Amino acid sequence: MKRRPTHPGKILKHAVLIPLSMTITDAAKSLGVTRKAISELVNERSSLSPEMAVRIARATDTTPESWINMQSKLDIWEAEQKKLKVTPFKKVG
Amino acid sequence: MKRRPTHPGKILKHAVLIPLSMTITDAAKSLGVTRKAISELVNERSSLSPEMAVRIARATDTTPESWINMQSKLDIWEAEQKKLKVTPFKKVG
DNA sequence: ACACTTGTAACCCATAAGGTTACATTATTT
DNA sequence: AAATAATGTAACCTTATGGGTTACAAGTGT
Repeated sequence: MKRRPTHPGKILKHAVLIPLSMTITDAAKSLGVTRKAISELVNERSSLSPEMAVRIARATDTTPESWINMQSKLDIWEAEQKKLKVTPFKKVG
Repeated sequence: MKRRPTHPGKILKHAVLIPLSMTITDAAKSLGVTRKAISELVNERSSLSPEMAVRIARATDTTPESWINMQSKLDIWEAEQKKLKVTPFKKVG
């Protein structure tokens, strides 16, 4: 992975909310969470949790997997930026 | 999803550590984390974090995605067990 | 007997999601 | 212009969770 994967909140905004002409407030009510939770998600200030993925999937015609995968790519990308000291596993015995 | 997905720690144990005859202690050293972290992971008492996925991938011939996906399936399964009040998104306007 | 391995408890720290309340700002609508 | 709606965000709280350190009891093998 070269460049930072797109944040799922950005997709939620551009591929779902805007096409449906839904406001952050509308979405929050539909999803059963606070406006703050959706505002932060859409503005990429929080990660997309597994529970939120299930909520969005149930409110739309999508799967929780598709949403979580976007977040996972981001999480992995972030983890790969760190310099971790790891040595390969070797058969012992 | 019907039954609980397998925990990634179980896979790590049976598909990696045991075949390589590696102890929890060995693995911890290789991965650059504490024995506690690997013990809890292998005994399914903690989730597999994105950072741990990268460590394991680097120590083995696998990808971080394959590890994270196992955890994601579990996370989603857990979230789906909760009863969340969600109403479908509707086009407004 | 001795050394290694393991699980886990008790504790600490840092991060993170989500909630409540409140305020200032920016649309949007009447 | 005035009123209403939507938004971002700060402050603050609670609950989880990963990972670290230290230490101890129990099991296994030399």
